[in-house]
Amino acid sequence: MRVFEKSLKVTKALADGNRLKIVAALLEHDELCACIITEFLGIAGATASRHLSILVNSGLLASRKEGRWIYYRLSIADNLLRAWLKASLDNKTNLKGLAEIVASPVEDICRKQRGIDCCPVSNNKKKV
Amino acid sequence: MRVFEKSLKVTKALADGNRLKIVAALLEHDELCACIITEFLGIAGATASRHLSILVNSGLLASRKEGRWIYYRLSIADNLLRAWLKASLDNKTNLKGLAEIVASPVEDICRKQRGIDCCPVSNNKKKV
DNA sequence: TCTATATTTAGCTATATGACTAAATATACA
DNA sequence: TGTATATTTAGTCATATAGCTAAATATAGA
Repeated sequence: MRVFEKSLKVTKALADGNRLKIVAALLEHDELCACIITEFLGIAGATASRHLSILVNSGLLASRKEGRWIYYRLSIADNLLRAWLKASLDNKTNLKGLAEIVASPVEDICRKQRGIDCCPVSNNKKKV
Repeated sequence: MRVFEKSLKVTKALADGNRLKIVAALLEHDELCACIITEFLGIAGATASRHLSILVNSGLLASRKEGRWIYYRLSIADNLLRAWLKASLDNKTNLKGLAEIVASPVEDICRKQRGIDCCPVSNNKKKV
């Protein structure tokens, strides 16, 4: 794909508040599983999943499967883009509530409607 | 406005092929008037005007009025963003046809349907 | 002042996109 | 193998957006 189309794909991927919040969260936390991100955004899991696939498809995110869980992390190759995002999004205000979600007992995190945990504790380690 | 919302406004402004082409054109040419940009994009003047207003509103472009003409130029304060855009868009392929439009006799440039010029020759100087 | 014209605004239509729910898929574990 | 569950896909709906034409606005020049 030409550079122009690739850049357009990136700007389109970044042109949504929820997707920008996902990037902001992953600038702070090395890896986050889909359910944590869903909880953080406060939207339906299916919607979060689509946002994540758009980000992966644009090359901004990569995913890793571990059992039932899928972990997402940044995979921004372009240093200038990464630097701009870091400068633009690296603000605690954008992550309101995330620390609590990551730190709270896993039983409370995901699938609140069922009250059952979804993510292993290993995911709770913060970058800081 | 918070940094996050400002960044979102920027990514939304950049999330369109025609607007990205406008930015690419202005990375190469210091100033371009609305009619040149309209001709370059090959779309209706009203549509180009709306794209330009979105870019101005996001802070990426600034405009200058001179008689009947309005000149647009980049006004990207953020050096990281400017650097990324320059690296991503500064490619001759993105500007196919622009050089001809800028260089061609002004009578042929704008308002092709009327065959009358619109932009002063002073605008034809390239940055290079 | 009157006409010409570069640009913007208004109003419309078609498509794109983000949200949801429900169904499908894939994996863990009894 | 059978059940539970994390995630994705499919399908639907409402809103956002990009395109157009036509009308409005503002300026240049006769």
